[in-house]
Amino acid sequence: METAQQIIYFAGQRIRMVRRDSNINLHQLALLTGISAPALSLIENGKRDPRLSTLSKIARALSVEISAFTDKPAEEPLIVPDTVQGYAISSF
Amino acid sequence: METAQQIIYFAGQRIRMVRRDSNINLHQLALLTGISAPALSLIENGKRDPRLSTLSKIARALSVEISAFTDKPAEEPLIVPDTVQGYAISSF
DNA sequence: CAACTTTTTATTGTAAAAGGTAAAATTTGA
DNA sequence: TCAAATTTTACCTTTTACAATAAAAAGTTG
Repeated sequence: METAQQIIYFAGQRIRMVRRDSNINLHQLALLTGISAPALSLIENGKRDPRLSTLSKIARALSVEISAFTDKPAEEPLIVPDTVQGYAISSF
Repeated sequence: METAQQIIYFAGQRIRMVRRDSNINLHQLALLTGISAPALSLIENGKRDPRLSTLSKIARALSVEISAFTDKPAEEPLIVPDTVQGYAISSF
């Protein structure tokens, strides 16, 4: 099962990932969102339980949906193809 | 663009929809989530800005992902079928 | 190592979330 | 229309998010 604490921690990690992918630092994200850099740091480290409005500001600044922070990535594919680019996987 | 207030209001509507689909009332959801019925009422009416942990408790109680409350439903189908059940739409 | 940038931690003050309770308003059914 | 169930409002208390600022700690680069 999935505790609220785990959700908060996971969301923080995802926010940091997306921010780093965008190559911006906390200070810049602070300017974009109106949320202070210290507050963002706490959120990314899972030490703060952000409000929906806060998540929404961060998501908008990073051009992603809020679900990018809350949803688990897709499961492993159920069906593993046994060839890749025409080569049998067993040949690797 | 999408203000934080609109996100909050939208999420409240979606929570209410999902709850009603589950045929449970605020009192029962309160018992399931540990969040008081008055607080849930405010959230559903878009008058409160819930924390991530709060959304997470509600989502778990209703057996849905948090994104069920935050993501817009899928766009209208781009291709409108011109027949329905074998009848031309223009005949309605 | 030493300068610089980025992130984290800490403190203080304000605003708001959330609980509890109770009462009012609304909706639903008999 | 009356009664019961459901939802909303209001008030009070406690907890916590967030801002601002400053300082400390990490991490980077010359």
